[in-house]
Amino acid sequence: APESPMSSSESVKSLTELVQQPCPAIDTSKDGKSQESSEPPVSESQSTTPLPLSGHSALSIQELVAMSPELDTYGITKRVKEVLTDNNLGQRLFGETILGLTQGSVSDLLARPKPWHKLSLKGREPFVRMQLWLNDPNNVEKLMDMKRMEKKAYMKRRHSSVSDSQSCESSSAGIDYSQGASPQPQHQLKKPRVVLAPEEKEALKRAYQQKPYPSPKTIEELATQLNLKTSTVINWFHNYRSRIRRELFIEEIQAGSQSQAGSSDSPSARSGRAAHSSEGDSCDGVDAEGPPDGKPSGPEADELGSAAAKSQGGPGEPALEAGEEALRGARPSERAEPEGLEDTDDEGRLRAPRQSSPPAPQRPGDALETLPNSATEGDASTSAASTSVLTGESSYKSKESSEKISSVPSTSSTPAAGSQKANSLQSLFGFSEAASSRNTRDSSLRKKKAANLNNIIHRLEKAASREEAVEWEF
DNA sequence: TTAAAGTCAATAGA
DNA sequence: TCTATTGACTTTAA
Repeated sequence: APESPMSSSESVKSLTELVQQPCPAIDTSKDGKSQESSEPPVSESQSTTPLPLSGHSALSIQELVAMSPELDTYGITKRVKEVLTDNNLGQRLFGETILGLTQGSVSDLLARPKPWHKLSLKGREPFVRMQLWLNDPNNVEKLMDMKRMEKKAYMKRRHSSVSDSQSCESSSAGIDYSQGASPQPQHQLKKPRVVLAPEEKEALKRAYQQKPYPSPKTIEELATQLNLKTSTVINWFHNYRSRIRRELFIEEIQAGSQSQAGSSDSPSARSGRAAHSSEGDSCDGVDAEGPPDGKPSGPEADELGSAAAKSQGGPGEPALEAGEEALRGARPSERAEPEGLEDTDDEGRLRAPRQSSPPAPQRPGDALETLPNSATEGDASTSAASTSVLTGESSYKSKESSEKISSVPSTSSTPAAGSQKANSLQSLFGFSEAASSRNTRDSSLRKKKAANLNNIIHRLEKAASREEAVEWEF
């Protein structure tokens, strides 16, 4: 019940001011918006602007995005979250009405915003929309109206269709399609969602730690051994990589904020961190376990260790191939073989590792793989990694941490550029915020760094194998 | 073709 | 009911 003093009202106020000045676009948006929004979600294909913003005839959202100065994505999401929660507005409503995105996407975006400089034009769009929305003094009211309207519509529908639905149920499922009627064509084709078991995830994570970019062969092996479709494994790696990367962004942001903590207060803060190398650096690589383990002790240490090992060639342990190692422990259903994974097991499946990968490493990712067994060891890294993997483990988590984060702007910043145009626009979109909470997660940062190091090493190795020049950003 | 980025949408939890 | 998570899909680059 108490409205937080600061959040909504304040932000609105400040935003308002911002708005007034510069840009025309914004004003427009408000007016047009309410009306338009009435027509809901809109499929919004892509090109133009579906939502609210469309109001301004003058500039399309894309244009705004293109002209937009660097925005503090972290600060924006933070404010949006505040406004939404303070006013009891849901992500779904906000997403569909303002951003043209689904609830899940909004949740993700708000929880893990990527830094501005890492976003593509498309990716920046939601942030620009959010900023414009924040700048709109009537933003909350409009959304509230929408909410009311939806409710009304819902009730209406409900009443009218109650009877129908019942009948449908009775008629029951399944039948529909066979007939070919096309009532709801889509249902039929749906395939059930794959849900990976915890053990499977663990195995994949371990494999990932050893090789963030597994070769097709390794993927095959993993798929076979885990009894998953190859595409599932591929998708998992893609998703995991990008998600890990985002986790890192956040970590960095938080870290950065902490460091600069002291000065809070400035309204228009710009975040500092981005500026430095971070940009590319950090993130990329990342493999690490970042998110993954939650376990207090074990994992972390391991990871660091492994990283270190790699670099030094440390003693590692056994070093199995990624696939193998990863599987250990995993594969719940099946046996957990103690150690022998190496060779086949049941159906011979397992032998993964051994893949003596004979042929030359074709693609980048492969380089490492080929090496494994063979003594090449260049791969010390590999081996080392594997070790850690085994132990390690588990849980994913860092989330909480992220959640807590509360403050600080971060993401963007880099003022440098400073073109005038940019500046003016900036005022348009002005941002502010400050505040911070700090959680020290040094250790976690350290882990990430170690992971990043791993990744760098990995890439270097790949590059070496290809002998191609590469520019590294560290 | 592969990887990354961006999303969707099912679903798990609170 | 709302939010968070996550496998899969689509688009875009290289």
